[in-house]
Amino acid sequence: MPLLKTKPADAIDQEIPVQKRNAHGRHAPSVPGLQDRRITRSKKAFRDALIALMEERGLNGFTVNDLCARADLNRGTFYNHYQDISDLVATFEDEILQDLEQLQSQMKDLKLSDLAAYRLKKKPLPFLVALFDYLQHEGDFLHAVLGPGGDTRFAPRLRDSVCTNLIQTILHERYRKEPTAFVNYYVAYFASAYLGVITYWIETGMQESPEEMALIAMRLFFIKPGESIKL
Amino acid sequence: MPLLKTKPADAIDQEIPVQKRNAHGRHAPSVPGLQDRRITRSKKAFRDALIALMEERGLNGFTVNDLCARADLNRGTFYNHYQDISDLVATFEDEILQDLEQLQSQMKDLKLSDLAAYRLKKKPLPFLVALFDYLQHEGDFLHAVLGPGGDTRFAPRLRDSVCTNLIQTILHERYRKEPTAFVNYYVAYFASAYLGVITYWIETGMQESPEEMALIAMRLFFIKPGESIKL
DNA sequence: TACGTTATTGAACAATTTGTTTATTATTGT
DNA sequence: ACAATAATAAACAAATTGTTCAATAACGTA
Repeated sequence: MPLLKTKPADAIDQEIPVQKRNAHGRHAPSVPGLQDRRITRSKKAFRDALIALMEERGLNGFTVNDLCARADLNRGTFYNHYQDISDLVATFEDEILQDLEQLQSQMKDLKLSDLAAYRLKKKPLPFLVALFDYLQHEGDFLHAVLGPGGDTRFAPRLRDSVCTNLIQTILHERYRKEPTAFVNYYVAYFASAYLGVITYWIETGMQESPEEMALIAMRLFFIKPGESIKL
Repeated sequence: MPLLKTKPADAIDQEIPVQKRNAHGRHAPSVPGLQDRRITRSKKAFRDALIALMEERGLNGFTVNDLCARADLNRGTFYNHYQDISDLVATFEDEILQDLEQLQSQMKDLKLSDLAAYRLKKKPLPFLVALFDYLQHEGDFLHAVLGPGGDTRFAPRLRDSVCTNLIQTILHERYRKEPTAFVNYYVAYFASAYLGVITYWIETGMQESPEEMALIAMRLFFIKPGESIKL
């Protein structure tokens, strides 16, 4: 709900906040990518405060005031970097999805036969280990944003980014050729299944190692509920 | 964010708003369960306004003011029935979960063999038809609350209520006896899978009939992604 | 170390929102 | 027609929002 909306968006300032029109060409950071320490500190403080408050009260159980009090920063500082709380959350969400997209480019040539081979050797697929490793690295934020009081919009995005792509690359040939309504449910079914595994792992505090999770994910791939499971 | 919190909760008034301490014992509804028409009308108006605004701007993209303006009702009327918007949403969520719990009591004695038998006859399982029938009946609210801008808390509750119970009743015997960590992921996997099917159906506007959805759900039950699928 | 740059600060501000209260009006069930 | 009560309009203090400003502090560089 904007009320005194004079400065509309100015999203460019967030991308290149340093070295914009410096008068003499001197006294400014030589490397544009390097951020001022204060900015880094502030953003980290807001991130930590966001996660803590999301866990405690849920995404809409606190105000910008609360966030700044928790981060021990002035409210003006918050509005220097973010439009509102949604913008703050979106920043981290987008960051994660970008990283995952980059991670997925490493497994474009994955085949079902490869998966079966690794499964027989009882070795975890390297891509899956890397995936769970990254998720673990972002565990604190993911736990907050995927849990209750998190952001509804994120889970579907994560599902589409990771799981749907993963399913569709391994999808059987006769499926890609026959796009019936059932195929869509087939994809939704398994994509949601793997998102559920990821979510359950994060919810329960990531007890298993990324290697163990990779093995669990692979094992589930060769199971159907309508038959007994071999231990 | 309560600010002038003199009346703490008083949730009892919501349950029995009629016939509380009537002076003469007359001039009050004889059947306590029957609600005043005005109350019914108001609640329906708030419900419709809620769904519309959730679809348009998301659960936190509007205020109580907006809601009352959309419902064409006074703000005091809203606070007569609900604490806040979260309370309004929770009312409908709880109602649905209660109905589903009741529906599930009708299938306590479902066996895997029954499912296989119906599958062979290519007939939809009556319980599944009833389930999708009910979901379709509540389609407008479910579409809003499960979609983006909905309530994060609801999907896990729906999953636990419907899917997890469903999976655990059909779960193979050797599983209930051996509660390893993998079994939890097994349950999370298939429960999330079926929630995904339900969500996808609702998201895409419930094109298929409840009978068709029951057949799709049964077909998916006998499929594993690691093998080709028989058409 | 000293310099110019810039992020942060504290304070103020109007516009909204929130939750509640009051007296008045309009509907309701009998 | 009558009594109960839901809905209404208006008002209210407390709180939130988004912005602006001058003053201060921390920063990167030379």
